[in-house]
Formats: sequence, C-alpha cells, structure tokens
Amino acid sequence: MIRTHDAGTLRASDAGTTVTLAGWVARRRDHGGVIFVDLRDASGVVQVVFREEDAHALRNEFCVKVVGEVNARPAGNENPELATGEIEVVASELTVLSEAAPLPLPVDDTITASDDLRLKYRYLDLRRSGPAKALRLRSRANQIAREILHARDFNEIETPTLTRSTPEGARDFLVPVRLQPGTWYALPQSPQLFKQLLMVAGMERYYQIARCYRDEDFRADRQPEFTQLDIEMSFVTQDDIIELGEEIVSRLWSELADYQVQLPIPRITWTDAMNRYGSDKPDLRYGVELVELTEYLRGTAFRVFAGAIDAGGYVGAVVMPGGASQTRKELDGWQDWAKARGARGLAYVVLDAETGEPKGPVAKNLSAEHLSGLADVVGAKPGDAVFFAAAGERREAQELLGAARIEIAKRAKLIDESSWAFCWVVDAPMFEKTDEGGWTAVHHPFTSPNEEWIDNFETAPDKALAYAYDIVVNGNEIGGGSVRIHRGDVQSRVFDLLGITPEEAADKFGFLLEAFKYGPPPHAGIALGWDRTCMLLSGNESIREVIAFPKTRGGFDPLTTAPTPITAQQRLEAGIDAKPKAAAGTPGTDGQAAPVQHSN
RNA sequence: GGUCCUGUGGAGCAGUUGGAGUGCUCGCCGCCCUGUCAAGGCGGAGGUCGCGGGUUCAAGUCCCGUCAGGACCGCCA
Repeated sequence: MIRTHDAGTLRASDAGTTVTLAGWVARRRDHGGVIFVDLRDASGVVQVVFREEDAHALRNEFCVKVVGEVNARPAGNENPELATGEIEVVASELTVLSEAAPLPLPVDDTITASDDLRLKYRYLDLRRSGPAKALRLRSRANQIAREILHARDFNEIETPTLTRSTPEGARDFLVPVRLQPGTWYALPQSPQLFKQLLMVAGMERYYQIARCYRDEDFRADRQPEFTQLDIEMSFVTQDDIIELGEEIVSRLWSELADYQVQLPIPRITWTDAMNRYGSDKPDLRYGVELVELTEYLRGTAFRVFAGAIDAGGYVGAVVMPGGASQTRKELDGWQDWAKARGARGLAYVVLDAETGEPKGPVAKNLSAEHLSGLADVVGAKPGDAVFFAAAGERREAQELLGAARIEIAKRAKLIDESSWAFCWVVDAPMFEKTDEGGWTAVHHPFTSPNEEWIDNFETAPDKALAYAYDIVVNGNEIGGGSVRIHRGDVQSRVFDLLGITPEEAADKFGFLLEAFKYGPPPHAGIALGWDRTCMLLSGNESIREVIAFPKTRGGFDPLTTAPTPITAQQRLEAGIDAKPKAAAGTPGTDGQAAPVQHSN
C-alpha cells in the first residue's frame, strides 16, 4: 500500500505516530509561512500542515502522498466539525502523484451543479461526500440483502441478458444477432420466466440482483436500465414471501435509515386502497381519505354527477383542510391541474370559515338538502374545501381524487417528511377490461388466482382476485410479487380468458409451458425495485443519485456520449437490414398475443 | 406524443419598462501573509447572453422555430 493510514480515521490517540497518507487536496489555505491542506480520501478528511514552500504549488484535487506526524492541534485550534478535528498531520514530505486541471465543476459539498454537467463529470461529482455516500449506501444494501438471503439458503443465480422478450407490457430493447442476420435478442424486462424455470429445476430458493431494461420514457424514478432484487421460492405461500420481504425491508431501514419498521407491516386490500386513497400505492403518512358520494347524491340535478351515477359510475370527494382560504387564482389552478392529467376539471365547494356555508360554482348546482348534509358526509369543517370527481368508470374518478389527495397533502403541507409509512397492498384483481372489451392481466398472465377464485374466475373476471402483493412506502411502490400458476389447466384457462390462443401461447412462452409439464412445484416470488429502494433509504429524490453512471432524460449519457451512430461496416455485420428467413423454428418478436402487463 | 420550467465568463445566480456585456458569490492567474478550517488582503484575466430567424432606431429582455437539461401527463410498475 502506498499509504499507512486512512486520513479520516486518525484520532487524538494516534498523536505521535508517523503516517503516510494518500488522497486528494480538498482545500488549501495558504498563509505564506504555513499552509493548511485538507487531505481527502475515501475515509474522510484530515488537516495537513505544511511549513515548506513546496505546498504552495498545490491546487484543488491534486492527488498527493504526504508523510508526516500526527500531532494534537494547538489549544484553541481544534475543529469540532471534523471527526479528525482534534489532530493534524505535520508534513515532512510531499509527493504530487498527479496534478489536476482547473475543475469544470466545484468538488464541494456546499455547491450544486446542473445535472448534465454533474453526469458529464460524474467521476468528479462522486468525489463529493453526498453522491459518494449514496453509492456506498447502495453497496451496503446489496450486502444486507445477500446476508439475509444466504442465511436462508438462497442461491444467487445469474440469468441471461441476451434473451427473448419476457411477457411484460413495456417496449423491449433489441440487439441484432450477427450469426443469424435478421433475428434479434431482447434485453430482459425482468428475469421472470427464467426464475420460474429455476423453480422447475428444483433450485427452490433463487435470488439475483438483476439488471432489467425497458424502452420507455424517463421519470425521476425511472431509467431505461434499472435493478431489481429478484426473488423466487418453491413450496411457499403468499405469507411466506411477505414475511421474507418484511425481514429485508426492516433490516434495510434499521441499518441504513435508522428506523425500526413495525412488524408485521399492515396489509390493505387493493379495493380498500382504491376506495380510501384512490391509489394502488397509497401514501399513509397522512389521512385525507376519499369519500364515496354515489348514493348520497343519487337523484341530483347536477348533470356532471347525475351522468356518472346513471351510468353506474362513481361520485366521490376529498377534503382539503383549510382549503377555503385559497385565493380564486389558486382554486382556478386546480382546474388546470386536473386538465393537465386529462380530466375535464375538478369540481369544488368551499365551506365558509365563519358560517360553514357551502360556496363556489358547484354549490349553485346542488340542492339545499345535498348541501346542508355535505360537510357531515365528507367529514369537512368550516374553512375546508371539498373537491369532487365523477366518472362512469369508478377507477377513473378514484384515481383523479387520489392524485388530488397527494396534491392536497403537498399544498397544505400535511406530510411529515421524516416519517415512514409502510403497507402491503394485497388481493389485487386478476384482470381488468381492455378498451376492446376483452380482458388483460393486471399483473402478468402467470399470476395465480387466489384460493377462492382459482376454480371459477371465468364467472366474474372483474371480481376475481389474485395472490399478488405490492409493498409500498410513503406512496412509492418498492416491490411487488405474486404466487405463480403451476397447474397447466389453470394456466390454459387464464390464457383462454385473456384471448391468448394455444398457438400464440406456444409461440410466446412455449418453453415455460413445456417445462410446466414436468412436475413444477408451487412457487411464488417478489422483486424489489432496488434503485427506488436505495433512493428512499438515502433520502434522495431521483434514482440517478444511487446509480453510478446514469443517463439523462433523453437516454443520453453525457459522459460517454452514448448512444452513438454505428459505421456502415458495423451495420452490415450486425445484419440489421437483413430480412429474416421464413419463420420455421425461429419465430420473431412479432407474436400477436393479447396484451399482457406488469412484472413480478 | 402533450403541458410546463430552465439556458447569461469555468461553477452557481441576479439582470427593472426593450436603451452600451452591467453586477454578485465561488473558482482561475499573480503578489502579500505563521494558525486557518467555505482563511484573509491587493491586483488581474476570462463573454457569439444555447443556436437560427423575426419585430424594433435599439433585443440578454418581446415573438416564432430549434437544440439541450429538468418536472409532470400519456406510456411504463
């Protein structure tokens, strides 16, 4: 080793020791006759004192080696801000290992740079303590997960990243195949089918910290490549997977966020989540629950509500505490907000802070009777605002109210940012209607109906429930999974309902169905969105912060400038323009199976 | 595909009613300085106001387009 000690670990007890340190010049304070340098390495920072002129030439981010003696600082010069603040290293020898050009962005915890500049110089960005800490936290999270899973006899198994499309709803990234021009690999959207094959293979307990790919638009919490902690077990029930998920989550939060998760984590059914919070990933840090008014308002003359009710739909409301004090401009702003998400508007009534009298444009359209009881029905007090949503489709109106609920919490500052609220959302529906009138799987088509529905889901597909579960924290879904179908007859019936013909099924995932002929065990699994989990644990608001070299919104990497054009030669070799031969045994990616969605 | 925000020396910002590239903090270069810790003092360099077009006597500022970055919707768990 070039160094004998780590800079950040030196303490008063090391006084008198001669040490060799190596690291970077974090800051230089040149007083002429004495020069102070904050020397930074991965362990932290220590002050080095130079009395020789040669340190005058040092600049920020020079990489240096220093030999010196650890001394207690002169009385009165201690720095309680630093872990190493009681001591300093008096240098006797300085070696410049490499110089640094003037920096394109400050390597300084107190100053922020724009995102694309940070990414272009990510290696400098990561010298800062915050970004570095996020990656170190992620490494520790990986370690914790592995400790738990290996203690439970899991096998860490790698699955292919050059494969065929897995049945998720997202667009695939495609890779041309030189050896078979005109054919293409897909990068996996998840290892779903492979982990199920590993269950057939008798591995019984599988996990993988798996890179997954989806060619969809970006968000603050979405990148085209992302990581899942992917888990599958044989001979288990939903409760077994939930118990495992709870151990992982509670260990992560206790060690990395200093928070003790109360176990068991509360479970809420999907239907309750939608009814009460208008979301399948409710943020339980605050109340503001939805109230259904379909029956209360039945018979109203207000056409917007009556139309929804007569269509067999839903009318509901959500209360904004103190919302009556909003200005007209703020209330109008809610209309723009609603339109931005595709709604026609957001009806509201404000309750006068003094009298409790309902006011606002919608109040004129409601009968005196409906108005007088409104506050009690929705649980509003004088000074509150009541927002309404109505639609022929129950879920559509509830989701609008759910989004309004989140916005209310933000604007009314109802969120305790230091708190954590976990829940499992269980009993998700198996199917939902497609626009064409058919059915599509809410999770994926290998998710098992629950005990109650496994033999009769065809009788009421809209009511059938699945053994599917999502774990949610503060309104973020950090993981989800399901019990899988392992019986061939059930799988065939599900495909049948989804309108997937046996031919299509065989084309798309015949290899899995084939495998299921040979004694597949009952199995179930879960996948935790690892980037999002680490983002939350590290207190960041973008998953870019927990990814070493992330991409910008346009799918661009400012550091490497990927993606790049290819040469004509590369294009030719890759066979991009080749037409596939008649699809005999090598079906392409053009299977016309019914749409299937969702992973895990 | 849509809505919105941003783009000004190396970094982060300000820039009024359209009136000379004006300003602030940091960094950079030089000099001074023996106890600082976001050191301090003095001096200096550094600009096609993202790019293109338009309106105007005059555009960093107004309009249109475009590029880049960001937030959200659609999409996607």
